[in-house]
Amino acid sequence: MAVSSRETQLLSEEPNSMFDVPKISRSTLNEEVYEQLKQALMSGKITPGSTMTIRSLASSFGISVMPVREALRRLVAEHVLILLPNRSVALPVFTRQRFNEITNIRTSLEGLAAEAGASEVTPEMLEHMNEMTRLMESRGIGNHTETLAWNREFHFTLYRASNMPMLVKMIESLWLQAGPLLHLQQRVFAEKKTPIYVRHHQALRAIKDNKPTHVRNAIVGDIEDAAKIISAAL
Amino acid sequence: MAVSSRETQLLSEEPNSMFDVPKISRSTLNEEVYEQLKQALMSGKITPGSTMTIRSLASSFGISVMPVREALRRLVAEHVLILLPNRSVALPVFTRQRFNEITNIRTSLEGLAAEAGASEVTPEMLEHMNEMTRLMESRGIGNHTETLAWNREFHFTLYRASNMPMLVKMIESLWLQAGPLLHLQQRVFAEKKTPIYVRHHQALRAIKDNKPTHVRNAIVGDIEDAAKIISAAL
DNA sequence: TTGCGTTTTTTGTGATCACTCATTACAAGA
DNA sequence: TCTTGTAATGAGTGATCACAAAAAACGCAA
Repeated sequence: MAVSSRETQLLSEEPNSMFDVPKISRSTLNEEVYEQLKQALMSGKITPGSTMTIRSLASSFGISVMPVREALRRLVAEHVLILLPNRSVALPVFTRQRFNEITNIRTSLEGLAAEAGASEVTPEMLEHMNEMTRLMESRGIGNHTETLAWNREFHFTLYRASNMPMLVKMIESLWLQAGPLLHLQQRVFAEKKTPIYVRHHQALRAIKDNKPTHVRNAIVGDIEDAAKIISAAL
Repeated sequence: MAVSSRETQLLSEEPNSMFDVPKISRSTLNEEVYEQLKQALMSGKITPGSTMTIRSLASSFGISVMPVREALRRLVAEHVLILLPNRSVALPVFTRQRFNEITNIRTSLEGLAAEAGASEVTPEMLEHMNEMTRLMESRGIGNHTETLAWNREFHFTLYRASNMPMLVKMIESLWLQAGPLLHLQQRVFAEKKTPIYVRHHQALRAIKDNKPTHVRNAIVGDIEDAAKIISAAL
């Protein structure tokens, strides 16, 4: 029985020191697989249109098919992967129509989140968002992955302030779907001269001035600016 | 081996109610379970806050745990059920905050879908929407379930016209989450005098006049009217 | 070489078993 | 009586097996 491949894999033993350990959260294998696949998708490692089989993924992870199954089904439920009539899953290709639809939805939802979050941003959050923008500007060339992470943190700090957890989850799902393209965007960005994040500064200013509508417009503008770049390169 | 309990269970040949649902696809067991659970949730058969175990559901369905597992995980991924820290699933209770959040998101997304769909509605679709409204008005009292189905058909005919399939799916997910409350709404409706669907007629008129913005306003108004009723009864 | 029918392999789905963790019940000691 | 350690039960997770359908490989004839 090749049963106990569990202990050798993925189960990072936390030392768990007696007091004030706020988080324990033992993660399951399917969550690990889910995260790994998400990571692979976000970084553009998987080419759109390619299918993937449960067994091959399982063997490459060194585990059985069960956790992979659940992770794939979850990604399908989140519309990141699609279920072919063969019942096998694939990363959908990005048509311009699909991209436009996602962008449309994003402006609606992220506009809502931005406007709702604007008036709830604490000074600490504002400073955090400032810091993210500064980092992005200082590292304008290269290091796409880090820049993407900072950009993400900028946006979601604002969104989370809205106290609308379901909305934030939905937006996360949309970002995940658009993942490979965000990478593309960053590449295009890098080819240009040092990018100045005008929309970010607009948003920050509008938050300070307590003008939620302006914050919404800045964020929507940010999304649409990026969409224009991507759409041109599609 | 009680293996072939498959044919005896769950494969209830559905007479395929009411509208041409082109369900040709042979469904798997987990899809069946998923649909059954969805149905149970929509009709308010499951009280919010109650937890459910995989094994008990499996035995009551007369099948093994696997399909139930996948169905539950899917519903969790769609935010219809929530995953407790115990890793058991539960139907979340509806706080007023959660309800307001969903309503907020609904107005954004359904407003977008309505406005986008307005200019794409064919005469046949318009007549179909008219028919649905007529049916709802003719059967003002009683038969909540049918009325809900007609209302759903009215809305989604418009939304589907937008040619934004992902958006439609997201809205469907939101309706599913709000399912039990929609039932509540219908009950409140029935207690009142014969409801006149003002917003529906506004929308129909605006479609005929080719004024997408007005269509959006009518739909958003419809959602908010209903939300007011539900919120009062919450 | 090409086209088609057959065989073999692959792959998803579902069942069953084993394992671990969580909760509960219970009993022993303070 | 209250607390606490231990056993028992319950429940989710993952591995393995079995089966059917789809896909691929193969062989043979035109």
